[in-house]
Amino acid sequence: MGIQKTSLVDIVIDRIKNHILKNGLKPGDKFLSEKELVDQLQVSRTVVREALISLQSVGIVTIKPGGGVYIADTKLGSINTILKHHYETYGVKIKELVEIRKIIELGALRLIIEKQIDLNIGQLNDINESYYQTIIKKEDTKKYDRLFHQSLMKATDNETFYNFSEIINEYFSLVKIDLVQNEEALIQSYREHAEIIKSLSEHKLQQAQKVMTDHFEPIFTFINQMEEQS
Amino acid sequence: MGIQKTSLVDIVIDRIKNHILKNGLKPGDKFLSEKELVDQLQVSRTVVREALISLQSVGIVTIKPGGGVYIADTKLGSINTILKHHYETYGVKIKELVEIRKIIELGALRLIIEKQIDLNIGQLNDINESYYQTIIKKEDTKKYDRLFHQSLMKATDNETFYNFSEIINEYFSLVKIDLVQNEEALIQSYREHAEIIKSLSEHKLQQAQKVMTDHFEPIFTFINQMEEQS
DNA sequence: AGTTATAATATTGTCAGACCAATTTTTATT
DNA sequence: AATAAAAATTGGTCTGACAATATTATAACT
Repeated sequence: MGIQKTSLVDIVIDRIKNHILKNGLKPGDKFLSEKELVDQLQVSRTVVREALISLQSVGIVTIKPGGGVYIADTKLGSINTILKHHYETYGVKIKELVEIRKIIELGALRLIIEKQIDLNIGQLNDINESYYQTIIKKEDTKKYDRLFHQSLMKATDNETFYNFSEIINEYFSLVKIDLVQNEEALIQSYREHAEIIKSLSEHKLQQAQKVMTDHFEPIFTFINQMEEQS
Repeated sequence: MGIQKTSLVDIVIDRIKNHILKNGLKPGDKFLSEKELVDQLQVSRTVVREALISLQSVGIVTIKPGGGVYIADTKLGSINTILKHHYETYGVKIKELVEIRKIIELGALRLIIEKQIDLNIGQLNDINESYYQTIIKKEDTKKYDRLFHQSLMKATDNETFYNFSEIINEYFSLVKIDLVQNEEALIQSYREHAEIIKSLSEHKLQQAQKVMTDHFEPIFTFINQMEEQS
C-alpha cells in the first residue's frame, strides 16, 4: 500500500503541464496536436489522448474536435465542471446551497464595511432602479437582481472571494428552482436592495446584514414548503 | 458557436453518473469493470476508458490497475488539484484567502445558532483541552486547532458547506505561511476557543462572532507586516 | 481443516492500425 | 480578390493484441 508506480499517462500529464508552464502558455493559446505530442513524447496515441482528456477534465486544456488542442480559459472556471459532475453524481441539498449563498452575501457586506471600501453607491442605485423598471414592466427580473448581488461581491476587493461566489452561483443554477414571485414580492425585494445600499453607505453592518437575512427569507420559506411536500 | 454535438464519451460519462446516483453507490464501493461497461453500454473499450479517466480526474471514481474501478473516497477532493494548478499558475493573495476563511468561520457560527443546532459542547471542550495540553507540552498544536475549527464546520449540519470549508483550508495550506506563535499567543487562542464555545452554548451570535473576529486578528496583523516588507 | 505456495483468471495499461467526422488549410475557379 | 472546391490536418471511435498487475481458484503441505 502507498507507493504506486506512476503510469505513463501521469508522466505525460506532468510533461504537458511543465510545457505549458515553461512556455508561459496562456488561456486560448493553441497547444500541440495529438500527433505532435505522440512524436515528441514517443508514446502511443492512446496515452496522449488519455492524458489530454484528463487535463481537459480539470480545466487545463480544451480539445476541439478537428480543430486541435487549446489552453483552457481557466479562472477557477473548471471547478464548475467538477461541481456539476459532483452534483449530477451525488445530488446536493438545495437548502445547503442557499445557506451557503446567504453566508457569502452576509460575508460580502462585512468585508465591504470592515475594509471601508469606497462603494460606488450611485452605480448600485442605478442597477436597483433598472431592477425596479423590469419589475413594473413585467420583464425578466433575474438579470438585474443577479447584477446587484454580483456588484456587492465584486466590491469586496477580494477576487478569490468573488470567484468562489460565482462558483457557488453556478452551482446554485444547476438546481432548477422556480421561485415564482408576484409583483408585490419583487417590489419588496427591490426595497430591501435599497435598504442594503443605504445601510452600507452608512457603514451599518448589523443593519445591512439584518436586511440581507430578511431578503433570504422567502426562498427559505419556499424550500421548507418544498420539503414538506416530498 | 454554442451547440456542440455531444460525444460518445460524454454520453457514457452521463450514464455512469446516473448509475452511481441511481444505485446510491458510496465512496469505496466497487464499480463495474471496463469490460462490464463495454458489454452493458455497447461502446468500445476506448470510449469507456476515456470516460473513466475523465471521471477519475474529477474525483468521482478511482481506477486501480489490475484491481478494478471504485467510487472515489473524497467528495470534491479533486478540486484541490485544480486549485493547486490555479495557484501555481496565477498565484493568489494570501490576504484574500484569510478573509474568506474568516467569513466562512463566522458563517458557521451563524448557521449553528440560527439553526439551533444541538451542539456537543463536551466534545468541543475536550478538543480544546487537548489543544491546551499540546501547548503547555510544547508539542505541535496545529492538529487540535484544526480539529476545533473542523468540528464547528461539521456542526453546521451542512455537508456542502463543510466540503467547501475543507477546500478553502486545503487551498490555504498551499500558502506556506509560518505564523510563529509564542506560548502566550497560543494560550490566548485557547481562551478564545473556550469563549466561542461558551457563546455558542448560550446562543449568543454577536458575541461568538466578536470573539472569532478577534481570533483572526493576529494573522491579519502578520500578513500586513509581510506586505509592508515586500 | 487451515495455511501457504502456485497457477489460472480477471482487470487495467499500452500499443498499433484503421476508418469516420469535423475543422483547417490549400488549391482552383471565377 | 473573393469564393468555392479539394486536400490535408486533427480529433472521435473501433478493433484486436499483448503486457503488467491484482484477484481468485487450485494444489500442496503441515
